[in-house]
Amino acid sequence: MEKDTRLKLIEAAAPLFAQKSFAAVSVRELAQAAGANIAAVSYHYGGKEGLYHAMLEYQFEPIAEALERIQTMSSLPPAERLGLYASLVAGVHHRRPYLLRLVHAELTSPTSGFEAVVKKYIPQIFRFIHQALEEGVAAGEFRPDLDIGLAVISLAGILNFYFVAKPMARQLLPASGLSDEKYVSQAFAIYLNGIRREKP
Amino acid sequence: MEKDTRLKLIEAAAPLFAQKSFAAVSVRELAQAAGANIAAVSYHYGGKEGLYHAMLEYQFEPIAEALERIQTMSSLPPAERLGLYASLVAGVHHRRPYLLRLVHAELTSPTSGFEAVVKKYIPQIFRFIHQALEEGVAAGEFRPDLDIGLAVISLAGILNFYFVAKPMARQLLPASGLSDEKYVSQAFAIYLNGIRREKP
DNA sequence: GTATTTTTAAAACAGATGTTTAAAATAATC
DNA sequence: GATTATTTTAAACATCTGTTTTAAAAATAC
Repeated sequence: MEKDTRLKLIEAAAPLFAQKSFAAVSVRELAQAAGANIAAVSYHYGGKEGLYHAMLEYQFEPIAEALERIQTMSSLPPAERLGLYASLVAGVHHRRPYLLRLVHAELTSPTSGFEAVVKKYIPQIFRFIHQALEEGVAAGEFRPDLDIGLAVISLAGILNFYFVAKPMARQLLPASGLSDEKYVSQAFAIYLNGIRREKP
Repeated sequence: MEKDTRLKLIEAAAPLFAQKSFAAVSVRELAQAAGANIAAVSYHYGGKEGLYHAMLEYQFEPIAEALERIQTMSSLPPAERLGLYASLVAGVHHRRPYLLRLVHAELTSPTSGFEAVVKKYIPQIFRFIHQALEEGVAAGEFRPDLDIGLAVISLAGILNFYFVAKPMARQLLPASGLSDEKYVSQAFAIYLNGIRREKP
């Protein structure tokens, strides 16, 4: 067997579901992109929805791994833990170029995949950032008036939005000015500088 | 006439298209939500796509207005002009609760509505922020090493992502901690603080 | 009051949808 | 090598899609 049909289906499904939407992709389209038969979707995954869920789980794989690795580093200073998250965002987007678009689609237009898959992983990330911010404030390193819950969203927003807006950004910026690493590092610097306690 | 069918269709279409997606909403569904006949969609807008475009234009109306008003204030100091954008984001989301979701959907999964409608407005907003940042750097108010193009995306991201992530945020934060104004003001403060030139 | 436009209703249209079926082909096991 | 078990295939399934057509009804304009 060259590469089993199950995997071929999952890998072909990711870009299709990410670039269109769950409803806009047809089973025939999926099968053709995977070089498989139409019936293979139902046979292996019980249907279009089952394939979609399996594909989502596959996309979250590197996140799950990274989170486990990261949890063990809870002894690092808060700012460095936030930096870990920043490089995780950049790194994951490199390994799974469609994940962020898929998650954004689930946030704006939740399907069954939101409850089934997305909801499992997002809170873990949230708690990781929340804890780092909490300790940073307690240690007097970050502004004491910070609303931590909202600040978590701000970090996720300033880092992730770029990857969603990239197609539009490519039309607005000179092509040379678009580097993922450059973006993440400047955005994180702005954020960190923004929450730091001002020197008296 | 109680409220002509054209408007009823547009207003009913916004939440449906925003919460699902263009492909996932059926014409029968649209007509029923508007209390109109199925044929009314084709009669007034030439079809589902025509209704979608008209609804998008309607959603951008307050943005177009605000941008005209704002352009006349180009004499304000850069930081205040950025603040204008921040309050525009909050205000527009209040008047058009579905706009940001619709735009995000068009960014992640562009339909014909992207070229036809969204592409007209986004660059205007981009240029407005870009210009303010440029002047701020030139005036020595913002960090001189700032990549301005990327910094525009950061501002849009830190302000807008919240409104996209709100459904998820509601499950992660104590209900009391979610105020649009509070979020926008803190997020903007973090950003502005983050790009400010450090005192020597 | 007549003429024009808008709205409604029900039906029909061709095409696409996700899923199932039963036979054929391949792989695994003994 | 024969016999299972698994996978693939093409065809058929009922259902839903957006749109159009017919017609009558209602509302508005002149």
